[in-house]
Amino acid sequence: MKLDSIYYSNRDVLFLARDLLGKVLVTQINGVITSGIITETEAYGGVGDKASHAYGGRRTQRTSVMYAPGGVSYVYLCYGIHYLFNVVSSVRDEPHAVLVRAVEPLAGKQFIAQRRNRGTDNASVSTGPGSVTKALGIDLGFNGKDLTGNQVWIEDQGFRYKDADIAAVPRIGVAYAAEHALLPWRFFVKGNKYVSKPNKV
DNA sequence: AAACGGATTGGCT
DNA sequence: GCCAATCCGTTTC
Repeated sequence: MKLDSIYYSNRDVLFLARDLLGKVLVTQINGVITSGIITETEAYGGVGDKASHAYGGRRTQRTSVMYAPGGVSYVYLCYGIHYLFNVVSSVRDEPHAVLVRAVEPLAGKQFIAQRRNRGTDNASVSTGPGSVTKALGIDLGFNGKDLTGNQVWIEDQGFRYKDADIAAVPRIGVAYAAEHALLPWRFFVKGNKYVSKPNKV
């Protein structure tokens, strides 16, 4: 079933980043539905997190959607090349976000393979935040979308992982965040091949 | 007004 | 393993 706005209003972004593992991210584009099981996430903790775009309360046109009540998407262009997809959570003016870094292809595999020009059994098809968006057809047009709508949403289909099967390690590519770069706010499913490197504990 | 650098990826060495 | 690709928010002149 589709997750509702109550789920996204949770103010504990670390809980959500971890809980989203095993949930299913779905897009619908021109009637084509593709989805993937979330296998890797990172939590971005708002104004107090040096790695967050909203650090110190920064609010620009790009980041404004992060300040909305939880349950919308935050998509932005990274390195001028890749779109990265985030789930905005918590309450209005508390800009928490969870970056989806990897998924395991589930529905519409032939479309995912087509978009990525490789088979869905090749882990690189949807591993890494830029690959996730390409695989699911997410671009800037998906920024600020209501996650309870019919373009992009997240479902609970009953996939569950034990605590022992989930790793919590430092985030990727945030060395500039100084002491916050070491926080173990990256979560992934141990042993799942659809996890970006480094994928060992 | 101009320069700098990033929540990355893929191709070449 | 190294490096180019390529756009825009932020910093600095």
